[in-house]
Amino acid sequence: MARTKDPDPEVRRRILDVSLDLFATKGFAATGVQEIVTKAGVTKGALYHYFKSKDEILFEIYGRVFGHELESLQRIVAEGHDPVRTLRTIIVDLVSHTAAITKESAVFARGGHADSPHWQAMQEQWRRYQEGFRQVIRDGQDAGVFSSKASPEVASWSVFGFTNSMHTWYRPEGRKSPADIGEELADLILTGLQS
Amino acid sequence: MARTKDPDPEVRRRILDVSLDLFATKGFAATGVQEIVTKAGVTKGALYHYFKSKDEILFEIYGRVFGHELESLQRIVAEGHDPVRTLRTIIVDLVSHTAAITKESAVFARGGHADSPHWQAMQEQWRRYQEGFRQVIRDGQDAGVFSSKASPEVASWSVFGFTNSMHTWYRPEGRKSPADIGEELADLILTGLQS
DNA sequence: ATAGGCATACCAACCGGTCGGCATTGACTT
DNA sequence: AAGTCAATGCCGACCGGTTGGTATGCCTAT
Repeated sequence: MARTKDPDPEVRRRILDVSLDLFATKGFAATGVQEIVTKAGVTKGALYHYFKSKDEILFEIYGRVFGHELESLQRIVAEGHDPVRTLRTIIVDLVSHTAAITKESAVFARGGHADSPHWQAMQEQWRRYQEGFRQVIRDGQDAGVFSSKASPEVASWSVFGFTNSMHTWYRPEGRKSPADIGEELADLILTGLQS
Repeated sequence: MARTKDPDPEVRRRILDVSLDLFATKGFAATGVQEIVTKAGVTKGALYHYFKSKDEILFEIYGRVFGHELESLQRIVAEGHDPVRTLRTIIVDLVSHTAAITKESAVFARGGHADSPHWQAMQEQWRRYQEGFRQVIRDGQDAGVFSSKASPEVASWSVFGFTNSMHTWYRPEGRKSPADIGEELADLILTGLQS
């Protein structure tokens, strides 16, 4: 192993940062490779040295979105609190996490690559998160603490829809912290679920 | 004025239908003009006879999204019922309308063309809809029928986030009708707003 | 010497869009 | 009724520019 230059200095990082910005604002397909390298101050040779394709950059961005969120949900559930407290914690956690990765969330929201295996794996993980979330609601209904009138599906989609749209309106410099916003949403939904 | 052939037979319609499908599934930028005309069974000449650009097709699709929804909201408000009934009617109406234009909604959700005047006009209309919606909540809070704890912003984004995500999960062949889903969402949100 | 980081030059394919032309048509003339 | 003409719907070859991706080799640190 002969080390020649910094193997992973910050070039790779800059390419990822710039790509994230462009994908989030213009969309993946509308962003050219030339545009990425120009803005990142590198050349195409560098980009294709670190990534084997433009798609691979996208997939690495995808990876950050639901990377740790599923295990975070499972950890909260494993703590074994009552459904109200469990669901509240999950919602605050989800809102906070989404606020921290607004750009990635925007890229994910635009979708695309419906046939690629990476995208499908992503969707599968997302689907499992939804399922875990809805199970908490069902547990609460079975325990009699949530009304059976509201369906877990509608309740969950109002939460996921909320977080999926955050990238269009949430600004870090705003008055409310992500945790505040999460608490407010939890108040609204939990009050709605307990009739 | 010499009339020669059907001025607007169905060719134009087919181009729009196919474009809507492709834009909704692959995205605007990722869809080629060639792809549209091939799938529509027409030629590029025909397409550029009816539309002056690929963008114009997109803008015509945009036009359907919030075309009548703003005046629908204003009409409901003008009926002057109590805030609870007003908000419920608005939510059911919004959910039903969104269910009827799932594809258009998907195209709109992907966004793009952030600088084009058409897109900005669209956003402006959408912004005014949001404002009208939130005003109903504020009126309810002033009247004391809604709790002042929940912010109109969070409440509205859970509804708009819900509708904006409908295109990812709503299927017309499903068990619940759009009106049913709308009522369920209205139950959840209205219960949450009244503490 | 050697091996890897990266620049440069380059490619075929495809992009959105154009343009000259042709076939079809109804209105008008005869 | 037949012929002429202009307008139109539409075709498809073609355009310059851009696309994602590659081949080659310089340069530098070991």
